[in-house]
Amino acid sequence: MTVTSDIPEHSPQAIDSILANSGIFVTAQRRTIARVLFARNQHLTPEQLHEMVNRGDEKVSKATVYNTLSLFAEKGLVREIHVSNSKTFYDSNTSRHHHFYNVDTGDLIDMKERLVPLFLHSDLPHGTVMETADLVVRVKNK
Amino acid sequence: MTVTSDIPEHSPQAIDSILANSGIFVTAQRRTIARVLFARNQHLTPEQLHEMVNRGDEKVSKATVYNTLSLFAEKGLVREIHVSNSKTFYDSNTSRHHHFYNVDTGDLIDMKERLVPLFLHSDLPHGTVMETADLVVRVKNK
DNA sequence: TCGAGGCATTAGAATAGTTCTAAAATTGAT
DNA sequence: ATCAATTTTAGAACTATTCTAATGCCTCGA
Repeated sequence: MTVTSDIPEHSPQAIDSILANSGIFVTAQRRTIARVLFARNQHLTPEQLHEMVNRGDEKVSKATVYNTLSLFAEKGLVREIHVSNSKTFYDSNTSRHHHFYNVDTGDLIDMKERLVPLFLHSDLPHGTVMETADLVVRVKNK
Repeated sequence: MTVTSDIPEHSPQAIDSILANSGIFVTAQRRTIARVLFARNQHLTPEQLHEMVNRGDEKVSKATVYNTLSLFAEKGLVREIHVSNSKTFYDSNTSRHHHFYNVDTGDLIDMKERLVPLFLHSDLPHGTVMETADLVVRVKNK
């Protein structure tokens, strides 16, 4: 049994490598955001991340949090998940997996790999390539 | 081969039955909205539907379009689809199917039934029941 | 036919998440 | 140090959606 929610924090050097390896220019704010974001596998809204980042000494503006999340998503470091029209989540775990979204609690829960559909690339609309495939199963309390 | 995108318009009586059968109180505005919405299988934003509805003689306010779409969704007559944080689509086809979303064009395209995953209900998070399962595959032009 | 009660509808205000703007700060290269 | 380019920032702007509270419209019973 693997405990994926308790990964040790990355060293400052490791964080810089993660960014540099994705072709991202390292800045103080991006490092701070990455440190919080990649500390564990988690689903965060920009709002939540902004709050977490600014708990410490380094302060980062909301605009930078949005800019940085977009940049990270574009570079494949995080995954954007749209569960409702009023919330965007960013998932620090980019491995192939999907989610349960509890409409009662607002929780986003990882779905076990084996439930993920085998997806047939050959059936994509003509002239297109796949960008992302997201299965969101909305659940409610019994 | 079934041409699902060219279903004949429903008669006024048929529209009323659809609403009544779902326990929806029939009003002039709801009838107008339903007539446009159920004329064919389509994916519409509230904005688009509002525009289409008000092309004719009967005028319906934007608030009523939103209220009515929520009501229809709650009663299972349409399906809400969230592809991005800035667009909610309503799908007049509630049969089991999923979608391709083209991020370049903004188009939402039906996915063939056989690509839909077999979903295991027994693996839902403890204490929850499934509400909806939506697979959205985002594609972009080659 | 009248009036009362209960929804439905409406225009416009309010809200909330996100993006934009333009100025200041920071960066690496010279 | 200076420069040009990029990043960061606070706050304004934007946009889809929801809320508000006033008005309208049914239905039912008298």
